[in-house]
Amino acid sequence: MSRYNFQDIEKKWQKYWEDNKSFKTVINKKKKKFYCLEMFPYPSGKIHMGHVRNYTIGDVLARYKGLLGFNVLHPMGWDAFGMPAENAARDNNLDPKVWTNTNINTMKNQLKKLGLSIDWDREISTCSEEYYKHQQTFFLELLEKKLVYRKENYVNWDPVDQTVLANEQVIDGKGWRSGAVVERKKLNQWFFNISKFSQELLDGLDKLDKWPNKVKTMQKNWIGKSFGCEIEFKVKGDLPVDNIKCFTTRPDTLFGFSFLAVSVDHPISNYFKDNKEFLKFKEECSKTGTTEEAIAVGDKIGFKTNLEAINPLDTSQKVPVYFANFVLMDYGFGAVFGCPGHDQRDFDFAKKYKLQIKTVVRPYDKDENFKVSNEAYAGPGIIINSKFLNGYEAPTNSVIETIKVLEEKNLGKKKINFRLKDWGVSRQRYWGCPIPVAYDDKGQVHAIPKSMLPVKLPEKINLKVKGNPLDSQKNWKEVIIDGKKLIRETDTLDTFVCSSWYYLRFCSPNENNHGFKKEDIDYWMPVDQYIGGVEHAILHLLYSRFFMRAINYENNNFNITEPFQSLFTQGMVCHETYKDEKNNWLSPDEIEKIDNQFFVKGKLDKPVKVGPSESMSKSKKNVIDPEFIIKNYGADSVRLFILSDSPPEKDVQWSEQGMISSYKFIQKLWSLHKEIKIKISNENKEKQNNEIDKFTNQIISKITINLEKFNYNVIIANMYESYNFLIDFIKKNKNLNNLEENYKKILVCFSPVIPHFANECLVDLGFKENIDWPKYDKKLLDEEKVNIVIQINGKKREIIQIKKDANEKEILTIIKNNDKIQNFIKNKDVVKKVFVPNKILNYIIK
RNA sequence: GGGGCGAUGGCGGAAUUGGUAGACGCGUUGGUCUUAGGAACCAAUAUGGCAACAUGUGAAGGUUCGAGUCCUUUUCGCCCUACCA
Repeated sequence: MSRYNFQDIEKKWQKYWEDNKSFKTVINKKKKKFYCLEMFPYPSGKIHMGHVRNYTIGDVLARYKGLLGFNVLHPMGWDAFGMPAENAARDNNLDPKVWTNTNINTMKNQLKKLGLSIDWDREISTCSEEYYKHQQTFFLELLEKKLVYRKENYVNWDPVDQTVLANEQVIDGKGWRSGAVVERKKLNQWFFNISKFSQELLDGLDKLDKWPNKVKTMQKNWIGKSFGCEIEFKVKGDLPVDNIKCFTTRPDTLFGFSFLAVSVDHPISNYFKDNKEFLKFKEECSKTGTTEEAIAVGDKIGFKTNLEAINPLDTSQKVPVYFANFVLMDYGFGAVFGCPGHDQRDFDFAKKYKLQIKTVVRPYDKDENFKVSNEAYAGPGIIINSKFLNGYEAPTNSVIETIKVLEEKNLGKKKINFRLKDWGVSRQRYWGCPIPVAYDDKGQVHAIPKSMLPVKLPEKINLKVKGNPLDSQKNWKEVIIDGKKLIRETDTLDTFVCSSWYYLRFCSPNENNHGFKKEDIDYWMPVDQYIGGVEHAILHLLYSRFFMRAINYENNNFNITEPFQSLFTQGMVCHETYKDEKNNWLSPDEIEKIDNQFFVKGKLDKPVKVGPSESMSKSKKNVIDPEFIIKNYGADSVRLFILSDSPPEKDVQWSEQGMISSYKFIQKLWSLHKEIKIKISNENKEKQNNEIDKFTNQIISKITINLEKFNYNVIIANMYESYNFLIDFIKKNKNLNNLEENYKKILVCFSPVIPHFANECLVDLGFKENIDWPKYDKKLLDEEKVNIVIQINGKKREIIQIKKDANEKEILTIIKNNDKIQNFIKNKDVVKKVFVPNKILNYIIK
């Protein structure tokens, strides 16, 4: 029998889809739309297994929705600006544009080989002028709306990448890409006023009921709303400072006040610019770093000033003012009031500097003599030792009451504080979207007129200069606007700006005058299903949510605020890791397994250390190249395998064995197909066997439900079940007249996962009509006969088969003749019988 | 420190949401056929036991006729986040 030739067949179908533009979509108001979007890739060179998994999941959904009759928008594009291109170009004397476009071509071909149902006519690339000119327009619009502004600010400076990073891009004090320890630098930067929408972005989360809670929680924490009040502490001492403002969530512990601490970057530090001791202290603080360990073990250290702060609720109390390493300038006002009794950090600090520790809250189970001793008490309780606050429940009523009193006396006011900071978007790099502004000799900002957009990146430039290559482009920098000579902004936009609106562009990819057309957005948006990695839980997803609000702000472009209605975050693809004796990483094809032992390939004297399975990464060499796999096993086999072993939201372990078995399954399906075809073509069809009707109905129902629930691994099991049933069925039966229609329905169910194979088989059977997703009949799902479990005291003892909806009496008649059950109940008192129709009959005996 | 998720055979994982635990695949074992097989096919496969049967979803308790599923306590593992005032 001829083997299934996946090379030819997959090529044939891919060509067919391309030639016929099978996945081209246009607005059709008679049909319900479905916008299926996977996070677009960065064109790094080749696709990796993570892409294969991501896009297979999306493709299964897109194809399924298409078969259901939806008008499916399933586009693909390229997140094409960014540093890897610039670095690669610099190191190899290339043009970043050429490098990027070469990669795009390679990866596009690879994606096509996966058989994805993409509308390639909508392909976009963020580094193209057609894309970024609209982005520049948005920037200017936001500038007009005052949602973009420029300020001098401390920034996170990545010394390796020579650029500024957003707060979100600093992980453990290191650059998210380079891993270099981030430095602090003061620079003029452009900011998006994302914090203006803090509350809205928080509230919006509640409506996203089809987002994973995990992601919503992460965003919630990132936005970090806290309720409290700001208090102005009067200060006295040798400096011209009258007061210091603090934010606190626990004003109710004010009577436990024993010091005031400010950040080393607090404005009052200006008075210590020449103080050597202070500078030494500041240096010390920066050394402590922000790594996990440093924070956990990190000592609380302080630098005492000669200032004294006065307790607003008890003006007779004066406490020292310190600079302290644990106070951050960019949260609240960069100053905290210390209450050692009820805050662990303050407690540690007070111990170290021998400051007073007052107890002002007692736990419910302790009396008024309760004293904080070994650690701070931060739990709930009753206020004590606090004059008018005594007896209030803390931290609920007590906080409200304190704020009321402070407001009455004009000493403070209620405040809601957010942790979310404005989004710094300036990057000192070449390969990004130019910021469309220029400056006059006084440093005033001038928007580039819209008629002069896009501000194009200069070509053929020297990337080897230190710092931003655009800075050294004299000709490019100079621009004349309204007869005035101005100097262009040389910073480019963070690439996260590009990905904040690409989903809108997909709706109108060829619209020349605007980023998108209202008509298109009204039809296609929001994205019905967004699929991607959880690593974008905060950055990209929060920025996109902000961007929708920003372009709607003040001129309601459309009434959609949330871009992604439903979000699915898929797990990573993992593989075992290998190291040789010298601890060098080895790739899977450099090793060989003999009798359960691993060796360097061809070298039995060189054992290999097998490490844990980790997500595939080039640095650990535990990667499998999708191109190689597709070439050897075919796209359908890879799609099948990548879905089969784990639920899509969890990590999956790559296994050569599993890959091979998926390949074999396709081969087995092919020989099954050949056999079925022979049976079908046999002319002497007589009878009907409704066993297959029932099975088909059941499996359609299972696969449909599992598709809806993203249980894609179970769908693969359902496919195996179908195979097992059919192979068994055709062995037992000869010429049936209902085999063909049932088999075709099953093939349609297979088609989202293995589209080339399923289409080939359907056409092989002469299928010409439009393919629709098969319907199932709920009534047919119920068997005429059901299994009833007979339990004795809740334990399964026997299973009997009986017609559906049989009543208790009918079952008892059968049991009467069942020796096993009779043995159990004879000579026993049957205390009770629990009967659940079509399920169980439980005897409770004594 | 804070938050979240999870724990089911040798392994990956199913389980209609309180009603036959272990679907499906991998692996393993035995067999058939083959020059051979790392191919194909057939059979077995939670554990103990010849068997009837007993035990069994991290551990302990509880609710219930009945618990992988609900409640309480607890252990372990993973992920995120962090001097956030």
